[in-house]
Amino acid sequence: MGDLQFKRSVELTLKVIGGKWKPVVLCHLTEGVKRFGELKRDMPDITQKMLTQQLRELEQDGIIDRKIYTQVPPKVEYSLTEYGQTLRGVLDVMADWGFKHEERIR
Amino acid sequence: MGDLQFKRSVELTLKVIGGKWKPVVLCHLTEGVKRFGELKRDMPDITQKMLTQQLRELEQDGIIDRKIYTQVPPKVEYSLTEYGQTLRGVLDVMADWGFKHEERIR
DNA sequence: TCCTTTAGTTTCTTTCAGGGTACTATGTTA
DNA sequence: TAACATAGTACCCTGAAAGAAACTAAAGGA
Repeated sequence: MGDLQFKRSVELTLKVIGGKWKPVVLCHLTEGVKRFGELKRDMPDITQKMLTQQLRELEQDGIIDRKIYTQVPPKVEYSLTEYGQTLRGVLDVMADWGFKHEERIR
Repeated sequence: MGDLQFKRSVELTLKVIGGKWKPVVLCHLTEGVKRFGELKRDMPDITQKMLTQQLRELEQDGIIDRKIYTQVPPKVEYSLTEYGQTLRGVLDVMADWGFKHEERIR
């Protein structure tokens, strides 16, 4: 892989899973199917707006699935798509490095 | 690894290699030792201020080494530390995923 | 009749990462 | 004696991201 392509690929990955909330959301969704409110409760510091926004972006990138139950009050379930599962490896490697880094700087 | 720890580790990694310029800088430094001006030329769109800033942060994180030659005009060489080399795997996995993702969305 | 619940949307405000430009030091060269 | 080259620093500015808080829909229950 060329150097330029390498750079672009890393940047693209960062666009999909980078930022303040995406990795956290992804992390919680690796546990399984979650409702909106559940995710919100898992992440007390995220605002509803931010959570919705991150979920929409992940959905558009094909990473997560959004299943709406037409009932009142509303019920919406989020889960990783099969494609989203392929991110697991990336997240694992990042977590590994981060964990060792944390030990190093401690 | 606990879920909370996993999340924290991923976030820490992102703090070290995330942002607009860090991955690009890192990518260029995997090619070997580079002078400041060389890096600047490799990245025409980065400002001197930003480049300096990113390099300082990477240095503080122990990822890169800064070698100053006391001569005029100044000469400063940047390179990956041994520790910085351990990021290679992380970047590789990210590049792999990003590459496949790019193919997917094309 | 009004409250509750859930998953949002809307609007306004704040924060901050990043950017532009000018300035600096200093030995060498023309 | 003036310009050049290199690797910065200082200062101010901007736009985009993030956050807070209020608002919404609509069925069911008290």
